[in-house]
Amino acid sequence: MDNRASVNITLPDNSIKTFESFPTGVEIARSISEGFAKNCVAMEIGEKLLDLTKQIKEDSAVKFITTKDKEALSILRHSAAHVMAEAVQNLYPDAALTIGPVVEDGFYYDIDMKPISEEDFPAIEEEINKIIKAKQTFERKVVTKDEALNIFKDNPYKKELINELVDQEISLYQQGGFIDLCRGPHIPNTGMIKGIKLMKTSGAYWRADQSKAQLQRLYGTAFFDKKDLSAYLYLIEEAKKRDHRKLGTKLDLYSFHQEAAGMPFFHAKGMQMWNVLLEYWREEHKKAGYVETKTPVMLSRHLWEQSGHWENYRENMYTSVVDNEEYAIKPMNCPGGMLLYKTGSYSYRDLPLRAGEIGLVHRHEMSGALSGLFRVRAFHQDDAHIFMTPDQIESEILGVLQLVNRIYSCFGLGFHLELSTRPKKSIGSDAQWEEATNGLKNALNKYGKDYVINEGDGAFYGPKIDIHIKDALGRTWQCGTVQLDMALPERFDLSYKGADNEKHRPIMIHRVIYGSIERFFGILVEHFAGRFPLWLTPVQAVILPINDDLAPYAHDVSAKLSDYGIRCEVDTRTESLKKKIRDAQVNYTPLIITIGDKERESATLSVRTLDGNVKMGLTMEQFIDPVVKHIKGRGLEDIVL
RNA sequence: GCCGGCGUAACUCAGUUGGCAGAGUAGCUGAUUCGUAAUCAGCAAGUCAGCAGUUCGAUUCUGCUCGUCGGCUCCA
Repeated sequence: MDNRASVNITLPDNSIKTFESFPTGVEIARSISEGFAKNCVAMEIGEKLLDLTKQIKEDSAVKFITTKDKEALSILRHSAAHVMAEAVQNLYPDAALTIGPVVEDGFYYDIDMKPISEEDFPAIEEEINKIIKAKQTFERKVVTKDEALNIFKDNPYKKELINELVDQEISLYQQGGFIDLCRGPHIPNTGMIKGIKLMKTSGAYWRADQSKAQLQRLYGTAFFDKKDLSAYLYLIEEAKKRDHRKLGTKLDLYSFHQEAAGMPFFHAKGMQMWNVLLEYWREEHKKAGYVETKTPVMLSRHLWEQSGHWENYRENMYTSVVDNEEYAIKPMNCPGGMLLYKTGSYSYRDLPLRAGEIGLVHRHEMSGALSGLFRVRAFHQDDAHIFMTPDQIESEILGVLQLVNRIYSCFGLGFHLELSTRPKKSIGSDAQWEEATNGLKNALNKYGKDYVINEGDGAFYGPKIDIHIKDALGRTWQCGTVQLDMALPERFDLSYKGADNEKHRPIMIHRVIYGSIERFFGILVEHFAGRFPLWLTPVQAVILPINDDLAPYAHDVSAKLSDYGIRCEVDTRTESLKKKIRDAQVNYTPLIITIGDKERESATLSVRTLDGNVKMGLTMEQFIDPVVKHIKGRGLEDIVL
């Protein structure tokens, strides 16, 4: 091969560099500057990510991926997974590697080896650091299938993977004495990994199949900068402090008991917040033209057979026998909603019909899946079923999206939208799917917010829009969902009379906004870290008489404030004022009112807010007016008096 | 359900290499009646998750069960 042929490299700024021999990515980067080259991780040529060590043999447009680019972190972490695998292999020579992908917050590697625990981490991390210090280079090698199979002859998992590769190059990466099957690309050398940490272990099955071998999954994360790792660990610490399971106990909101695993108990204060959440929900839904309905918790097996749940959702359903008839406790509200619809007869003029239901559902989740309020076996959905004509799809979906926006904004939660389209296994005709999916798309476009498309991720009965909220720590949670259902109206033979005096099949939407109220509650606890906005917090004001003689007057004040809808408590414990203030403060009571003789004589209040500021001599009006206004406006900011 | 960790007072946690179980907070009693982030003293509180086994003796070791945590998995 002629090695002296010149190559023209076009850079993103359209400048062209000519090389007299085939340059590697590193060489091109160095020709720009040494400093730049140091920050380069990989390069992109025609949408393909390549190693910097790759030699370029024809004229190309090259874009360098530097440590600042989004893709860079994935490449680094993928390389970090190899380093971790090398370390494990060094310490446990019998370990058989399987796969090691990058995930959202880091990477993992599934390894067939003896169970290990976090106690083994320090040794592995030490080994990892040795490898990083050695600045081992990643070398790519292309091999034939036979060569690959021979290299991994002792590893059945890798052999399985290799045998699945058809019509594609089989590449291996070697760093130090360690070789792994890998598509690449990788960072130039292990020294680029500046912050790496093993996070946790767990069991995982080969190919996520319970009947296959149980592997050890080792999770880790890695960054280009030690500071980024510290920031990440700090975030995890913050999240731990906000853990709604701990805060729920501390703030006396809810608890969990062995006697009903996965079914939360709400305390008086938790229930107070719950009611405020629903009050707000009802207000918004009434404005949006919804009616509220309620269906039973337990319904006959026949209904579930008709709806298809008996066939498809049976293992998650609680059942019971009553008078020799089998019943199921509802895991979803829709079949009951179907019966409600069928009690009436509808004309096209009655549609859309928007029927909300705060429905208590039970689902038998696997014991290992339970987690605080986030994953429970009994929960309430803020469900609604909208029945409509096909040409109302767009406007109804748009209406739901606008409602979603209003409600989430009220909590200061951002969100993004994802559209899921027809899956392989589905019911309904092509025309129906097209009409439904276009309806969702048009509504999304009208709504005007960017959205992600998940091809083939829809339910088998219709396309859907999932709404993912983003909390104060930047974590995302799927809460709301809007699903079109083309199956249930069919199964229940729903109809309405059209303008043509013919029977037509209505289209149906299932939608939730809070999703699971329990889960949303937990998310709010973590989002606000227990320090709720005034309108939401269970106890808005605590009144502290400075001595026992003032207790009756404190109760008078409390009664007066309660008349204005301000939720108060009087703290008459025989504790020092300082102590009472401290307790109110650590429980994030937004308004701390002290009552002394001065206040009684002048009929004023002195109010301490959570920022530690104290406003003295406020008349009742000067206090009540802004507080009531703040509550009514559902303000998110701390109140300033 | 599976893999691994954990389960000690209402809460947060210490402890026992197998020999009568410990602290702080909360609670109760008494004193203190206090002006903006913890007044003092005393008391009470636990079959050490449950059941079985090993042992002279088990909260400690073993097995099973339940709960819980991190994952896996599932999410019509």
